[in-house]
Amino acid sequence: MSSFQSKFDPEVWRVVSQIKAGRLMSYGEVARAAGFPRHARMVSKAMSRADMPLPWFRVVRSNYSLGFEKGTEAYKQQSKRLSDDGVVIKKGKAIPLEVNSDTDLDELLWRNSFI
DNA sequence: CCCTTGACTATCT
DNA sequence: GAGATAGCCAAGG
Repeated sequence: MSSFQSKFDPEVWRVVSQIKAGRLMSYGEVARAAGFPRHARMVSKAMSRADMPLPWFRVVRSNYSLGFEKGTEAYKQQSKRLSDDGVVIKKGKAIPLEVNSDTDLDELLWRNSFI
């Protein structure tokens, strides 16, 4: 295991394991929270290397679409796990529980675009 | 060393 | 809003 992975992976696993049901984080947010800004693309790799079960399905893209291509098995898996959390997927976007209406989602996306 | 590949992201058309 | 484009950065060939 590379030196980078030995430092990066555990931090990613820690952050992801703390995402509560119904909440979502983007790859970039996880990377930042783990202390590795600009490492969004590494987050998925770190998760796939996890030696413990992780709520990986709560990590989505910055625009709230799922991490996998629509139609793939992985996409279906992620949708199912999210719906078990009560997260609805509308127009390809995963809506976290804190958001209840379309206007709230627009508001959330708008707010995110300015932070 | 150079090139390609990603479960990515921001910023244009 | 869907594409294209350009950054991003570790890994692997």
